[in-house]
Amino acid sequence: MRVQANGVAPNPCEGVRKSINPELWHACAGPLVTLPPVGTYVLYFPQGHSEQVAASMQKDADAHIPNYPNLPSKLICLLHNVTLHADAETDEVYAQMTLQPVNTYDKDALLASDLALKSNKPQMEFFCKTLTASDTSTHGGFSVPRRAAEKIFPPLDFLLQPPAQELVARDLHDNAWTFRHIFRGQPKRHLLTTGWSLFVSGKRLFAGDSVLFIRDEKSQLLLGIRRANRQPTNISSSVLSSDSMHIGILAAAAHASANHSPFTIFYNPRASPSEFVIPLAKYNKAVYSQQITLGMRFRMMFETEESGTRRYMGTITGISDIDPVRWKNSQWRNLQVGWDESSAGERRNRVSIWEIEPVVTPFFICPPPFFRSTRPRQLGMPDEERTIPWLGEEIGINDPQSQNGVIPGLSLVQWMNMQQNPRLTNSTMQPDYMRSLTGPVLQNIPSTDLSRQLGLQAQILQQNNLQFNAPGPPQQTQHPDQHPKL
Amino acid sequence: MRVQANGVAPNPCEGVRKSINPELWHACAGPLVTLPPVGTYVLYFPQGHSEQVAASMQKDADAHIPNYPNLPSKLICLLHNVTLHADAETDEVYAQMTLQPVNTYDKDALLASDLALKSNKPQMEFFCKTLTASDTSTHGGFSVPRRAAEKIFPPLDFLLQPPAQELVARDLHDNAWTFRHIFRGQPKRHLLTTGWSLFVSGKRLFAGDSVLFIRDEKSQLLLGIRRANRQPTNISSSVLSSDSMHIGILAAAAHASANHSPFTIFYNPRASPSEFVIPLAKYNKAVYSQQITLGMRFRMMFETEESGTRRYMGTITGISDIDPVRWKNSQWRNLQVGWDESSAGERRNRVSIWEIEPVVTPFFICPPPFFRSTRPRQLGMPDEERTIPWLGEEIGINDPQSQNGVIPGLSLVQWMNMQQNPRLTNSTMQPDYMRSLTGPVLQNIPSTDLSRQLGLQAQILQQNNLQFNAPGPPQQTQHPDQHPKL
DNA sequence: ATGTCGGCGCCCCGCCGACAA
DNA sequence: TTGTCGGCGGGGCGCCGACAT
Repeated sequence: MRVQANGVAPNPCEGVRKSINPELWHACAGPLVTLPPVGTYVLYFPQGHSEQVAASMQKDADAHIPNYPNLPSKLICLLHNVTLHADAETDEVYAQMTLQPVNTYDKDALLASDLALKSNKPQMEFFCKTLTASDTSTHGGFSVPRRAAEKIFPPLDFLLQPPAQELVARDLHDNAWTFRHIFRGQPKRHLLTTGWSLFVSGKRLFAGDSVLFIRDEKSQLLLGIRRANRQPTNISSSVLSSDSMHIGILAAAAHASANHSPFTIFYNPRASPSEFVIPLAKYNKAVYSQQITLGMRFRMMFETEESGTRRYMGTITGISDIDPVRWKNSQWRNLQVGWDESSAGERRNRVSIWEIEPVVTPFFICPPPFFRSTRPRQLGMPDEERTIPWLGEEIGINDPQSQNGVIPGLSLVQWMNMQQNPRLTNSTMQPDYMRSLTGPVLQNIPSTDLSRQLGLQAQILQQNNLQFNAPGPPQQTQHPDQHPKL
Repeated sequence: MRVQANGVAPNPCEGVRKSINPELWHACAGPLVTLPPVGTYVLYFPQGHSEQVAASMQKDADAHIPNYPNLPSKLICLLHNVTLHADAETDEVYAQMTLQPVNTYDKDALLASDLALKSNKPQMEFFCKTLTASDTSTHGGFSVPRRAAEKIFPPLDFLLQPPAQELVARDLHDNAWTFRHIFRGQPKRHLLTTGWSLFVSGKRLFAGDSVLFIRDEKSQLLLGIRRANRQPTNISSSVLSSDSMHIGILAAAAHASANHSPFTIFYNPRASPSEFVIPLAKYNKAVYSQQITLGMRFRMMFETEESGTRRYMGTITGISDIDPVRWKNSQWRNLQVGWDESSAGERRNRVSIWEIEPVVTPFFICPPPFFRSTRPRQLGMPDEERTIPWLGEEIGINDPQSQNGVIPGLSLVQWMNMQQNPRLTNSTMQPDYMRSLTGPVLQNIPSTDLSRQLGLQAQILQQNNLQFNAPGPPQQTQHPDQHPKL
């Protein structure tokens, strides 16, 4: 009988998938990874998806790949299904999502999409340690950081000499690993001894990889791993060529977009920083609460070595398409940025608008005056289809009757209500500066410019759920360049 | 520093691909695997390609996949490039091929395609052994079959007591493995001792897997492995959904077909019995030297346990499309077959015509009389495009002027000549029975029917390079049903 | 001819505190 | 507080022929 090296026979029934513990999955995925809830609206960026595959294949999409002119750079989708997975060999976490491009909107789903933005997952008790050479050598066991042991492990009976106990922790595949936890040495320290080397060899861990322990609500120990950034496993290259993979992504999305049929993608949060499925509400909030200008200052979250988070400050240095040929006017990483700290060599020099947070200066906290757009919205073309304007024109949902503009901070449900009650949409304003967001170049404005005030205003408007809309006859509106200083 | 379990540091330079030894690759691929030569014409079957991926993913293509109505079930391609590969982790062999769909033909390439059919790769000296429990346990070494050791290994110095030597063998990645080869025990036998367990654990071999040794022309030892049929590694599922993979295959092929642009595929000979790139000459010979009928007897090659070949006899029990919706009138495994031996449970019940050999009864070896079709060829439809008739109508190369039929045994170069010199094509006959090959149902003929004679005739005609062609006025031809018995 | 096992030597895995960073 | 190392004891890796098939 075939037995694995660790003595555990392989699962005889491949079809049965045990459900993965969501807390453990998220702990392994890292603090920055959030998955949109099922039943909400999301934006799918095929460009980002392609990027993830390129990272996995260590090969970019090249010129052989056909263009899909009818495939927009982003698709509004209803998220039908999310299942969590972990690679059977590497324990690499990934999620499978079923998306369906939509052109009509369900009110409950819109509401759910709004509410999901506010939900915060509770912090759980866990610790994460990067393995040292001693931890992974065959010479000894695992040195447990003291705070971690005291926070996560069951308390030791210190009447014993030495204090010791047996720990059982389950991994993502629900395999149990047992360790001897002992408190000894001079000075005293927590160690995992017996059982540890089996774990290291079974998971094929090396110095630099990380291990994390979680105590779940039932005080059960869970155990996950995070591998150091190693070469992308281009193992899948033996199945499908890189070109075919990229084509598959684009063709599948194009087919689903044309037919409004569901399609399935895999999101691998640690393979590459390509979060290509974005909650619609998050996108909307980001796009319409921030005025993006060259030179603008922002903050952005990054993951620390020990699975914490910290913010880095940066400046927007340019706004341009990554791929002007294939993905023109895409918002996928169209912001070129520089970072304040010189040690920022590893941080990306391109980000998307929903990844960054505006820098709010306390000086500007007082509410700004209500403002109106000075420029009338251009009257719609004939034969336009129903649109959600703040998603750009390529989404393909246009409404010839109601030339709605949507304003910063307008919630999805409010927007939906307006769609159903067109009379409410009259005599409201069009925040014209928003149009500049989709433009390829924004005017350069001094760092003390007014755009940040506008961003602040938009946030405040959102808090108050103010509604205003376009179009109608030319109205008195406030162009950002003309906004009065406070 | 990260070091693999076997103490060998991973290759620091992933970009440098050492060329794989072709002999070793073919030995690992098995005796039935032949790759078409570069520069020849091949047929590419997207359906078979999709099948291979489905086998790798353990999931068939399902209904979500769009139809590509403009993608024929087979594409004539020029084979631009073939590179041999082996998976870095599993040593699984696969080949990368660059194909370009064509509609014009280069004479040299046609000639090469013809000649390639006749070339036989020389047999090399190698042995293959399926590992036993003792071979893979940590308790001992590897028991070398006596004949294998005497044929492959350098001769031992039997003056030593015991006779022993150090062997060095290189694997597909050009890694060297050293073994102590000793002749000892009672009774005496050849054993590999020191070094063997490192190899077993390094390659993660288990009982049931096979190992093979080759001695190349420079008397260097080469070492390969073949894993037992284990669960398909659906590891790639963490990158791309099964649907997207299938779509990628079809869309890539459709794009290449429409633009006559090159595309790249991976052929994994041991993942599944899906040989979906077929030399054009092999296809042509198979299709036009055999009359396929229900009840027809045939032989087919299979690989034996020890990497030999043997033929099994079978009977054609049906002719039908595997997938009448997606791939109508495809020749991909359109023959349903039964096998003579009851132990045939593992053999496929569907094969393609180029996989089988006709059963030639010695009684019929004497040359049959020349025959002519009694039925006139149906005059061509208007607006037909230029075609290669023996490829069916969906290939899309039609010639309204010359309603050429092509006859059994007509070489590609000869056919090409006819295309360039239409006058040569006059006053020749159309073997009308060939048309039945593309029909979904063939008439059932008693097992002593005449079709086998016709198949034989076709072979002989091919050997003599006889030419005859259609159309012209109805001619005196011999229909197979009316062929006189010998 | 070759698969499996008992015997057993020795290597190295793995537990210990020392010591230093 | 915790990473690394020398010390060292014992489990199991791995080499041997016996024996069976």
